[in-house]
Amino acid sequence: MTSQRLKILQELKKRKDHPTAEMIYREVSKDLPSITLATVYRNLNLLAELGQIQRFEINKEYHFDAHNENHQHLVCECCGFIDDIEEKKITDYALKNMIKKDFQVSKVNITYYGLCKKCKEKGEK
Amino acid sequence: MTSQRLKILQELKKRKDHPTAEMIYREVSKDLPSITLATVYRNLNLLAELGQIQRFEINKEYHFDAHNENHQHLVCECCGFIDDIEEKKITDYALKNMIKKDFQVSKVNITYYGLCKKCKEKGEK
DNA sequence: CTTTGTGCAAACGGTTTGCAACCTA
DNA sequence: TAGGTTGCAAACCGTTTGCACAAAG
Repeated sequence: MTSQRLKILQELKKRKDHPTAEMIYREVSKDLPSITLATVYRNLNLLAELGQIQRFEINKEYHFDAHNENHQHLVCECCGFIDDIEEKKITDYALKNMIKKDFQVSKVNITYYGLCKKCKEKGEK
Repeated sequence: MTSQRLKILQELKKRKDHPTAEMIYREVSKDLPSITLATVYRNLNLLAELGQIQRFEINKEYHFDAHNENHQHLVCECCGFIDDIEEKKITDYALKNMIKKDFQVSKVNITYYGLCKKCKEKGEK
């Protein structure tokens, strides 16, 4: 566990948005000026493989999330904001429905695309 | 409607896998040798915007699907095979649970990652 | 004729990789 | 000191774009 890896993990844990590697990099650089984007990627990918964080892709970019509970995402197609929703029931329901299929599920990804409250109000004016 | 666009759409409709632009390009090239990957992308993206086909991303690649019914995907993490599942109930359930939220849903993406039958059997031997 | 689409080639952008130097256990 | 990790720069690869020409309506 190097200082870089620790810092990256701490940074991710303290955020509730769903940063990309680039976003993490910008923040971490403030404390570790010599760190590289490549290092950030390597560590985030490693942590994701170890199951310590989540990685998911939206619009051809990887986003990361230290929040490991079973949850889903709302993605605003207007402003790009990504929100969490804690509807365990949805995932449970989805998983339950898979039991009969001949497919061994290891992960379910549920993403809702649409308009967040702000953008909806803005658009309706 | 050019011959290129028509051919691309026909090719996509006749397949039940979930090809990438590259895969479509390889097939369509056989009939239209001078067609370009760029043209394939432009048309697939256009058709997706018009809602005539679906576009979704898996492992940093866009996949396309002429199958427009409400359905979900199974992605085998071992061989990459993508299968359809027709569990409308899952999407309906997921959507119903969003009504109370302050988010206007336009699209739900549900993807299951795991092991397909073949890979599961192979791995168990 | 005007608009829209095409082929070509080059650019783009996020991500990964090879390598030598550097930590760190 | 041995093995994993870093910084750097270059490569990668799927996708997009600018442009001049061609086709469509």
